[in-house]
Amino acid sequence: MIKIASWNVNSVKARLPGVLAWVREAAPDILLLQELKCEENAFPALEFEDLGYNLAVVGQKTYNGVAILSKSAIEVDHRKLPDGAGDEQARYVEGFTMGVRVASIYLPNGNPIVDSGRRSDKFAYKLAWMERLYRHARDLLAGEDATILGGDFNIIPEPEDVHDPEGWENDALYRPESRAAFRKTMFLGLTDAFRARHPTAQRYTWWDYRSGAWAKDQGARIDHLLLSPQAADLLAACDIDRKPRGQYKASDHTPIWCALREK
DNA sequence: ATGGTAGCCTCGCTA
Repeated sequence: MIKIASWNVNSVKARLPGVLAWVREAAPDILLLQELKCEENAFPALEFEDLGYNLAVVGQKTYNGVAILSKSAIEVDHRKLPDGAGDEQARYVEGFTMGVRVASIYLPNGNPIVDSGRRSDKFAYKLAWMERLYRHARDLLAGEDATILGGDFNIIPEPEDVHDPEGWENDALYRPESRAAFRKTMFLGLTDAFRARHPTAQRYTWWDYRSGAWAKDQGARIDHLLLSPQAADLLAACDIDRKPRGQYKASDHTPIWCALREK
């Protein structure tokens, strides 16, 4: 069995003790991290190498930043999403490890959706990024690798994936344009691992720091593990681990993981 | 229509 986890840590430096403790206990074979909020040379590499991981880090000062950690060597194929002329944001890394292809994705948030009465640059950037992801996913799925696209997609796929759908109508995470772009990529043949294993569960991966959202369980399911058909055939389990969200100095996201049978 | 909290880094931006 291969265990693959994804976690938006919202600053790897601020979160380091809690992340290391979770990694020791959960022991994923592959861990996808997002929102590192540091450059590559500031990533706490030794601490993760001591736990037996190989690293592929794409960093940036202050914002964004993604990584793949794996118990086996990683062949890195992409350090950014293709076709992004001038896009310097650290939101994508992809490689091949342990017999599977994996990408760690931090999809743009896109809020606010309106600026000066028209579609904001941020929302336009999100939708353009999603179109690039669609095209790249199409290329990946034309191959035959078991592939896992994991990360913080900043997309609430369906009404049951958020505590208050009406309140999110004008949010970039739930806008029809965003959900349509996500569906278009899913319809290439990807499987939402959590939904496949829990068809009707109302469970979240993110709770806002504001307004006591965690205490009231007012969250959204925006972190996803999307599987190619070859990976979906191997899916044995998938769950969201709520425990880290309740701990001291928590990220506003909590980890999601899945287990794939060995081929 | 706004504000609520957190991280980083400079007192604003992103989320």
